[in-house]
Amino acid sequence: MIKKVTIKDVAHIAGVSVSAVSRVFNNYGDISEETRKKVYQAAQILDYTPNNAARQLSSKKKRIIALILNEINVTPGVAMPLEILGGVNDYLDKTDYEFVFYATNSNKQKQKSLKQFCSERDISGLIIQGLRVTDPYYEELKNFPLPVVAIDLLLQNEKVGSVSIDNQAAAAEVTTRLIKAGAQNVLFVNGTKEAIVSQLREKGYRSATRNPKVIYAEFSEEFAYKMILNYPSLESVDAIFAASDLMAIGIIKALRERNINKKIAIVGFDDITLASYITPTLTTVRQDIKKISQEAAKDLLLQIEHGEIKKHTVPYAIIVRESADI
Amino acid sequence: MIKKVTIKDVAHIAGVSVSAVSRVFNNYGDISEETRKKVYQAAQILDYTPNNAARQLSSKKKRIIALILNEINVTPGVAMPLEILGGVNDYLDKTDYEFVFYATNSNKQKQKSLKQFCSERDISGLIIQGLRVTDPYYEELKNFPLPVVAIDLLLQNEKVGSVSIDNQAAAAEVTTRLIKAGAQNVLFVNGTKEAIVSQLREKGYRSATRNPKVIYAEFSEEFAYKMILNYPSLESVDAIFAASDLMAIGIIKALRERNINKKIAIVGFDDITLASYITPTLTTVRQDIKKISQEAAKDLLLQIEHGEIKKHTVPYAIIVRESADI
DNA sequence: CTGAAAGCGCTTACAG
DNA sequence: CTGAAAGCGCTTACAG
Repeated sequence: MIKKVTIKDVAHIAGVSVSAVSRVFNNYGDISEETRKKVYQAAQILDYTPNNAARQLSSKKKRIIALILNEINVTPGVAMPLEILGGVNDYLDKTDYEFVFYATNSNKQKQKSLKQFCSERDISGLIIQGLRVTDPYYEELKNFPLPVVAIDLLLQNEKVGSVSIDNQAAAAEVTTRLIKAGAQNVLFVNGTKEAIVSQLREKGYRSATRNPKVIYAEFSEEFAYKMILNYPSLESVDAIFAASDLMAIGIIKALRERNINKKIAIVGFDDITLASYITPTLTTVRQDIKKISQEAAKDLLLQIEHGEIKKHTVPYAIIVRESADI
Repeated sequence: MIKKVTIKDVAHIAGVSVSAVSRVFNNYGDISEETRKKVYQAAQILDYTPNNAARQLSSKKKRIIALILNEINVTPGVAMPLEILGGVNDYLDKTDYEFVFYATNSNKQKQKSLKQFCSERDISGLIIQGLRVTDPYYEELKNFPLPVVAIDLLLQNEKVGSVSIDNQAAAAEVTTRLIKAGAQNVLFVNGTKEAIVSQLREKGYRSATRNPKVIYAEFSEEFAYKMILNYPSLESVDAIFAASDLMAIGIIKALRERNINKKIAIVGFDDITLASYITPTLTTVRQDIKKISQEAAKDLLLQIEHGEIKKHTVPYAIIVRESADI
């Protein structure tokens, strides 16, 4: 058990009042150099650290940002949530906001509303990622009383900020480049209809081709693998564009097994680590997750402090590797 | 701004005292069914959630577990911290402990001691991972006043619990099996001398071979790649055992470029996702991180509640793939 | 520049 | 079974 040192102890040792100590620790201007020194010394001696809970409770201005990650462990091998965590955390470390991490899933969402979470923790704003349109929190965000920045999620609600790449443009560009490179028929293997990113990527794809063909593989390598293994008319497909690298990997596996004797170009999406390690290395759309998450944090602070709400788009890059020369 | 609903409001609406409301929310036994009902109704109507900070401040029994992850974003592509996060979080979700996540690094460690962190957040116990022997927190843990379980880190301090695989035994087994499979000379590519896991793996390796040869590659793919590319006497090496998969991958790349005309068996460590995707697929030692992190959480609660301290070992598995038939 | 005091939203002996 | 009251460790008007 740590023996609790409180502000009173410090005040006592320093020979000043409790309020003086508080002012010193909060860097108020109206404190004499002498008092400041005495307080620091006393704090030093006692190894004092102000208690967070008490601070939160008594202070008007709470400065706590929550990062909410949905379905954190569905796809082992994809480190995106970790990158977001790191990015947001790093950014917030440089500010005087507290950082709180919260992992959720559709089940937990049913038990506790976003608002409940926020009010029990005194949250002043949040960054949220991984929500599907079927999630309770998605519904709740449509009208939410706190500043929010969503990653990879565009809401009709104009009061919710967002940061992501331009998914539609990226998908359109990939499709166009595939076609230019000679692919007459590009098959689009999408994730799920429920994910906004899927919807946008599909939109981009459809805008770029005259004969769209779309199938859905739940963002799962396994699913994509099976679907392509059993895909009836592969002869009429010159290229496959997958809405995630993981699905692209499943597709590559399936094609290898089917032993198709023409070359089918494959493009993925995300540029996960695997993309540059598999054979053939994967052409894909890179998202700079680090950048996205830092921008999200930055935008949130802007929203909290100045009420500025941004729908923010971050550049993407098409990384050309062996699987498709586009 | 969320309008704050407090316990007073609930008490008022329910027509009972504040203490009655508190008792209901804390599931005390001595409450009449009637009061309970009135309180629930009022809470329902007002959409009341108890405030965490106030609870923490006033309650004797704090129940907050911190997960401290060190150097979270050094190795992109390795999702281990994420798995730990998920594992601990999942386990704690089933208990009535709060979960707090904290990312640190050697720089932050210098600014704020572990004890400071714990007392400012009212932490009652912690799980810590990724520490190196050169980290300030490593020093601090040698004599720490709170329950701690370390992952992948054995401290001389018998009051600190730990969970990991038996690194030494695993390394010994791999080495022995390589030798049995015909490798006369096994080169061990270790991580850093500062990591306890490196020390243990090296110990295991040395215990199993008569002519040990060890080099250090900082757990870096790049380093390992370069070291093997320039390794002078590769003719006398039949097998290479790397202390991490990432290094093994670097080694594979280097060997491919050097165009060695004998087959050198490669074994890695960790079984990261990449291991089963690269060519050749990698023989390696699997750690069940999910399991390790859940056991760590479980052990910590045991320690907090019953003072039981465990040095806990979890089974490992040797996964044989193409890179080494052992 | 400084201190006394009220208050933040809870919990928990205590008395009844 | 219930309520009044003290207290948790801070912050912040307020008065001087």
